[in-house]
Amino acid sequence: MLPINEKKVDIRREQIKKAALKVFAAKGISGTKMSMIADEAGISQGLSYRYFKSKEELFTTLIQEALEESKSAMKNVPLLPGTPKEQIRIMTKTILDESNKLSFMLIQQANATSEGVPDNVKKMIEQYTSTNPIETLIPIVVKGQVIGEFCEGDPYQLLLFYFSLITGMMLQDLSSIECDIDYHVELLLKILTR
Amino acid sequence: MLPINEKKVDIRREQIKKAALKVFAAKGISGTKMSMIADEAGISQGLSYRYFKSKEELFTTLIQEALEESKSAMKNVPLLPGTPKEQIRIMTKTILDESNKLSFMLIQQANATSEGVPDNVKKMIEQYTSTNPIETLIPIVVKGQVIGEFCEGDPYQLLLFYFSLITGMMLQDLSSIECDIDYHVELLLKILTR
Amino acid sequence: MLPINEKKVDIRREQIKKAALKVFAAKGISGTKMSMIADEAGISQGLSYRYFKSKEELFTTLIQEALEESKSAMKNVPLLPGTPKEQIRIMTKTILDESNKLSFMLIQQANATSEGVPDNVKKMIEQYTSTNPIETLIPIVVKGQVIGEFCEGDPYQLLLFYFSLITGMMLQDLSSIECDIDYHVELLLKILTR
Amino acid sequence: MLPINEKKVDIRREQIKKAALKVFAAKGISGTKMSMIADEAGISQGLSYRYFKSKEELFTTLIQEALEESKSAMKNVPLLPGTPKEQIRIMTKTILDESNKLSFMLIQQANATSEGVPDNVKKMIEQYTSTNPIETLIPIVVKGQVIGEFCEGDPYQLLLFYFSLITGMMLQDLSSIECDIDYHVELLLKILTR
DNA sequence: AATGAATGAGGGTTCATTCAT
DNA sequence: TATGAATGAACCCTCATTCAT
Repeated sequence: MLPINEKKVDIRREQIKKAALKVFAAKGISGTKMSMIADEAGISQGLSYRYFKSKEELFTTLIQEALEESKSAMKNVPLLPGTPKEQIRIMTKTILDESNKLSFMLIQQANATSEGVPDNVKKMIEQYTSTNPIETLIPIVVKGQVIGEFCEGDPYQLLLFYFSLITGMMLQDLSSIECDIDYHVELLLKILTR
Repeated sequence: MLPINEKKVDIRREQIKKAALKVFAAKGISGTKMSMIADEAGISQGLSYRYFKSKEELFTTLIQEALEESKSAMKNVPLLPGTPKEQIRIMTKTILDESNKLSFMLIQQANATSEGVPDNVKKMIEQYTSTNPIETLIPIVVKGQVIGEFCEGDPYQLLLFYFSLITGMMLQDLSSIECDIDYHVELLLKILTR
Repeated sequence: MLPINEKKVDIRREQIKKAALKVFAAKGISGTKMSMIADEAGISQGLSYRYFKSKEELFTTLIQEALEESKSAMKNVPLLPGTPKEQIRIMTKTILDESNKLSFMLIQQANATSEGVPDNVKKMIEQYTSTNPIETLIPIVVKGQVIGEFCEGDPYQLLLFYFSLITGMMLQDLSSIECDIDYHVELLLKILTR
Repeated sequence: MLPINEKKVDIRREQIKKAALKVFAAKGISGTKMSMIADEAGISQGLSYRYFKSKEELFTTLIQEALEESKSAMKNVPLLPGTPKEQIRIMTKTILDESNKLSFMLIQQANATSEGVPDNVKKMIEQYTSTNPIETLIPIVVKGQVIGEFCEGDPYQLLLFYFSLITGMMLQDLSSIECDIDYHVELLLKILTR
C-alpha cells in the first residue's frame, strides 16, 4: 500500500533500535535514559514514542530479536562444516563477533540487573536460557564425545557452563579483551575438549 | 570508651551493608532504590542516612571493601598448600563461595552498568582490575608452567582471561548454577592446565 | 504539690525557649531545625518534645511572650519620667537593647517569612501590630505635639511608621550596627520631632 | 539566528523569575517550596528545572540581578536633577516603588534568614552592602551638608542607617504601608535633614 | 513526521516527631 | 527525666511520557 512510508518507518525503527541496543547493552535498562538513546540515534527526545510505545517495549523488542537471532544461530550450527569442535569454534567466534556482541550483552544485562526489566522479558529469557540454545547443540556435543574430541560429562551441563562463560566474557571491559578473540576461543574450547 | 554504642552502630552499618550488597549486586546501582535496601534490611527509608551519607557513599563503601577483601584473598594464595593447580583451585572455590559471590558481583555490576556509578568507583575498579589481583598470581602460574601443570602462554593474559570467566560465571542466574561448584571449578581449571 | 519538679520543669522550658528564640530570630521558623535548637540548648534532639508539643507550639509560645512583653513595656511608657520625647527615647533604647532585640526580631521573622508560621501566630501578630502598642502611645505623641516637641500628623500613622523603622533596624546585620545605639536613637527621634 | 527560540526561553525564564521573586521575597529561601513557585508561575513542578539548575541557582540569579539593579540605580542618583535632598527623595521613592520592592526584600531575606542561603550569595551581599551603594552617595550627602540641607554627621554612617531604615520598612506587611509612600518618604528624609 | 517544551509520578534525601532504653 | 535511634511525610529533583507546534 504505502511501501515507501513503510520503508521509512522501518528505517527509523532500525535506527532507534540500533542506538537503544548500544546504550541498553552498556548501561542496563534502568541505567539508560530515553534521552541517551535519542542522543545516540541523533533524534529528538519524543520521537522514539512514535515508533515504540514505551522504553519497556523498546527493550522488550530488542531482547526478543536478540533471542530470535541467537536461536536461529544455534539452529545453524549443525549445518556448519567440520568436526564438532570446529563447529563449536565457529559458533563461538560468531557470538563473540563485534556485531553480535551487543545482543548477547543485552540479554546478559536483562539477566543481571533485573530491576526495571519487564516481567515478560524475564520469562522469555528464563525460558530461553534454560532450554533453547542448548538443546540444539546437545547432539553435537554427544558426537564430539563419541569421537573422542570432547570430554565426558553431562552434555547439557557442559553446554550450560560453556555459555555462561561466553556471556560472562562479553561483560568484561570490551576494549581490553577484544584484541585476541581467536586465542580466547581456543582457551574456551579447552573446557569442552579432553 | 563507648564500646556499646560503637558496637550498635557497627551492627547497624553491617546490617545495612549486607542488605545493600544483596540488592546492588542483583540490580546495579541505578536499578536499586534506597527503599529496596531499607526493605531488605527491614528498616525504614530514612535510617540508612544515619549511617551512610548517600546511596552513592553506601555503594562506594561496599565496592571499596569488596576490592579490599579480594586483594587480601589474592595475597593469601601463595601461602596455600599444594601445587599451583591446587592453590588456584582453592582460590577459585573461595571466590565462588556463596559468601564472597555477592562482592564479586557487585564489582562486576559497577563495571557493567556504568551509568550511575560514581567516578571514584570507576577509578578504583579500573586501577584494581588492571593491576592488582593478577600480579600476585603470576609467579604461581609460572611455577605451574615450569612443573608442567599449566599450559604455555603469557601468564598475565591467561590470568586475565581466567578471571573474566570467573566474574562472568557469577553473573549468571545464581540459583541455577550454585548446585555444583566443585565440578565447575574443575572445568574452569582446564583453561589453565595442559 | 511538686514545687521542686515544677521548678526543674520551668528551668528546662526557659533553657529551651532561650535557645529557640536565638535560632528562630536569626533564621526564621522554616530555616530553623529542631536539632539547631537542641544544639544551642545543649540537649538531645528529642527532649524539647517533653516540654513543647511541637516546633510550632514552641514558636507560638515565644511569639506570645514576646508580644506580651512588648505590650507591657508599652504600658510602662506613660509612667516614665520626662517629656514625651524623653519617654519615647527611653522606650526606643529599651527595645533596641540586646536583651529585647531577639524578641522583636522574632516577631519580625514571623511577619517576614510567613511560610511555616502558624495561622494563629499570624493572627496574633496582625492584631497586635495593628492596634496594641500604638494605642497606648498615642496620648504621649499627642502631648508631644501639643507642647511642640513633636511634628504634626496623624499620631497613629506616625507611630506605625516609627515602629516599622525600629523593627526594620533590628533586622540589619546585628554586629555592625549595635555599636552606637544612642546615636541611632537620636536619629530615629528626628522622625517624630519637628 | 534563533531569535524565536531565544525569545521564548527568555520569556519563560522571566516568568519563572518573577514568580520566584515574589515567593522568595515573601517567605525566604527555606520557606519557599519549588511547588509554590510553580503554582505562582502557573506551570508544572518540573518545568523550572529546564530553565534553572536548582532552587539555589534560581535564588542566586535573582539576588545577583537585584544587586545589579540596585547598583546601577545608585549610580544614577548623581545624575538626577535637583538639590541633594531632592535627589535622595527620588531615589528613595524609586526604591520603595512596588516594582523594586520585591528585589530589596529579597536581598533582605537573604540577609535575615541566613539558613539555606547559598554561601556565594552571602558573600555577594556582604560585599555589596559593605561597600557599594553607599560610597556612591557620599558625595551627595556631603554636598547636602555643605549647602545646609542635611544635618551634620559622618555621611557613611548616616547613609548606612538611612538604608537600614528603608530595607526595614520594606519588610513590614506590604499591604498596610503601601498606601502613602510619599508621606513616608518625607518622614524618612527628616533623618538626613536638619 | 519531527521537535522539544511541558507534565507529573517517583526516587533520593531531610527532618519533625516518636519510641525504646 | 534524658538520650538518640528510628520512622515516615514531604521536599527537591529527574526523567518517561505527552502535547503543542
